Amino acid sequence: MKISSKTHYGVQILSYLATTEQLVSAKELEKCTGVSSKYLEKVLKILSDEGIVLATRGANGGYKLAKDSDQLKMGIVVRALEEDNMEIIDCVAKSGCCCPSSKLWKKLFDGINEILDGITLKDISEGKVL
Amino acid sequence: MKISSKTHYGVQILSYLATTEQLVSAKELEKCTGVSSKYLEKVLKILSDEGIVLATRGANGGYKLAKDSDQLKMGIVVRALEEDNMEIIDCVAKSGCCCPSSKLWKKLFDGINEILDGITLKDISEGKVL
DNA sequence: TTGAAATCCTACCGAAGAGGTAGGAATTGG
DNA sequence: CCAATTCCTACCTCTTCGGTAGGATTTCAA
Repeated sequence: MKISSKTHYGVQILSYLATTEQLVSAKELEKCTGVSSKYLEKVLKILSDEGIVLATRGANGGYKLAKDSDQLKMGIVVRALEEDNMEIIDCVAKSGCCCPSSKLWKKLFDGINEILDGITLKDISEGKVL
Repeated sequence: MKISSKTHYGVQILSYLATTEQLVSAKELEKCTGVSSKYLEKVLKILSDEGIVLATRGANGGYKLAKDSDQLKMGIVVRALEEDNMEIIDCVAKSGCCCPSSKLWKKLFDGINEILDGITLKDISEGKVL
């Protein structure tokens, strides 16, 4: 029941990108987060594959948000970065198990997504989350 | 962002215990869950330490709920079984970090607990979770 | 056309945790 | 005393997390 540091870094990166229209390189993101650019590249690759950021290769390349920050729900971000780890519990997702507790996990899963989808990146970058 | 199988087993055990007033041994719980009694003992020890179940040692011993099932909030159960893993993200809990995303995790954490505390074991054992 | 800056790709590694097993000590009822 | 039971401690294997390393590829600019 933990968020991975990958996801945490991802959100930090995105809230930085939300402050500018320009391309930002992994090296620059290393400066502002303190995390090695090599590792951030991995995180950014996920975000890029999911269409959350746009990556431009070559000299003067870098990353930028694919959409305006107020169009980006945090559920999209977290589900992307947590990859297949958002199903809460395997039995429900994989084998359609219907043990008494499965409804509990289903409800929890839905609730988590509802919370995350109710918050945009803009809310976070502007500190508007209560 | 997963629930551990320990927690899953714990909930299954509890919903079984909710169906009877009698002491139930780990061996019997093994029969109904298919999980080794040795492992279930570990899970039950946690539940016992947290005051969620009462354990009776010796011959004819076993486990029973410490309270009526409608008095047991699932938040209590999940937080006990996930142990220190419910903080979602360490930096917020340990170092009081206040990066832009910390409010997001705080809100998520609170939301999860609110959902879980809104459901009782009775709801689960009687299939009343929607 | 060459070099520098950047992303992308693949592989690897150490530490920690998950999930579980094993053996036996302590307790209790019959 | 014996059997059933919980409790305690130690161990083991496998996976995942978090991160590093090295280089291939792409692109801009001089």
